[in-house]
Amino acid sequence: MSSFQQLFSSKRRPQVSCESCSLGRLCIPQGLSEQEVELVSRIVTINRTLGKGDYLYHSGEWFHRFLALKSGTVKLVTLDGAGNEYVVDFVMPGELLGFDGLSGERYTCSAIALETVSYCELPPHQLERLGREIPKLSQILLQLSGSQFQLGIQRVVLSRRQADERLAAFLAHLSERHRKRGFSPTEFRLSMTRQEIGNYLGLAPETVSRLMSQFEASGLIVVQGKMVRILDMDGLLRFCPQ
Amino acid sequence: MSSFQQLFSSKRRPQVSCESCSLGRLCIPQGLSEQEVELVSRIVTINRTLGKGDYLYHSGEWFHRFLALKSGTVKLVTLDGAGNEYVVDFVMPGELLGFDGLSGERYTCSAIALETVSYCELPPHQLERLGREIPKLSQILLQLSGSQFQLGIQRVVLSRRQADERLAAFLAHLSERHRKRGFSPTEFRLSMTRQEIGNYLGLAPETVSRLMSQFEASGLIVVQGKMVRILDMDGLLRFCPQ
DNA sequence: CGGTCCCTTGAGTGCAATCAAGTGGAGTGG
DNA sequence: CCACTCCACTTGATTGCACTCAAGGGACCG
Repeated sequence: MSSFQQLFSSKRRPQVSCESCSLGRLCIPQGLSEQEVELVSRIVTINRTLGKGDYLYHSGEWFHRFLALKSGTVKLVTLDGAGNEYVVDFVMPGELLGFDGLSGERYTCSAIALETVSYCELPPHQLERLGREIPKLSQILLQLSGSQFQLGIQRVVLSRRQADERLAAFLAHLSERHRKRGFSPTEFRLSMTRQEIGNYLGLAPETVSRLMSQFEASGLIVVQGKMVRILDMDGLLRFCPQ
Repeated sequence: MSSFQQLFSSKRRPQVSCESCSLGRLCIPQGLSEQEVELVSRIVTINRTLGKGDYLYHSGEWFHRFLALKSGTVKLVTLDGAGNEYVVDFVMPGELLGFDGLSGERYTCSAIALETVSYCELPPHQLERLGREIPKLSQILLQLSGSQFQLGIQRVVLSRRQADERLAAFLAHLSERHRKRGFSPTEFRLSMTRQEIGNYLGLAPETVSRLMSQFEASGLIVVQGKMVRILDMDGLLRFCPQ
């Protein structure tokens, strides 16, 4: 079914461009002039669609494109020699995928759709070429890459904290990202399983579940399956130092 | 004493350039032509020196330069609201510092010398300007930034593993980095304390100490204070999956 | 020679993992 | 439409790894 979707969208290739994309202020166009965005628009392949569980790219595959997520959520995972999966990041609309291919010639992670996703493709070589004409573009790309490093630092700090602080910070971070995208920061759906949250936070899924119940008992949140409502954001933030 | 060193080196500004630097193949010059390296050389301030415990830059300071480490070791640390220190990375000669300033306008980490260090300075604005003339330079910078992301992924994987595996991987990684720099991969000095190793690995210093003794008892390594000799590299690597 | 800091080793504790059982909800097929 | 199945989630009981607390030893520096 999803391969059908892919085929369908490849053929259709609707002519919507970056100028009209509502995610521009989060994505590459941030800080580019209208004219420059138009140039970027030309090298972008737009509106591909994939279903839940589909791979946007595989670890080990040649790094041949950045992806700009338009809708849906993606998990970025890497594997060790024993086949264990490690969730490296969750990616939301307006964010770029592919930084794990930047240092070598191949991706080191796999990007997997957690629900139906749509995205644009940006060939790195063309981005690079365009970067010579638009210096600001190179700068933005470097800055976005720097943000990834920054996220890594945040994770280092988080990984040293107690289980409840990690989960509270995770929920607060999700809330903030929903807010930035114009969605409710207090009520949203978790697109990932408890297992995946636990993997991401370095916790057992049972621990995640227990903490959710604990937060609910404390009156901080209400949980109903994948839906979460935050009742007491301040209380949640009190768990997160910094 | 160290401020004296700094003053001294600032005045002297010896005219050694990137072309003659032995660390070129690890540092920025990798993949640049002789002519291009010459251009980079011109914007580099070379051979500053600092003593143990001195700051190369402070968290919160304006991001006004990349640093290329020439000798010595540096720890990159960040602080949380409670003043807890988190060791984000250890930096060795030939590696760049300053990626933590890339995403914003200020450094988010402090860079602290673990022993006497010497380094070069590269102003980001001039690097950026030069990047327009030398596209390869922008590419290298982006690639180096990507390597930082890659290191972050490695850490994610490592942080989920047992204490002994973390320490074994740490020692193996250090060994490899010494080898790449032409030093003995089997015998080297730890420039950081057990406390700092523990902080970096997410372990208590006592645990690091205990594991060192354990590795020694197993015949994997010999430890004498800060000196480490690796007797059985394969045995050490057997701890590290992947 | 004294002081300080770092390291080592021991004893006890606690937090989160593991093991195990049971519940609930979404999707499927009869 | 309902029963069935599967998978995710929840909750409980137990275990174990690494932390904390504590004390002693050793190296370096003034």
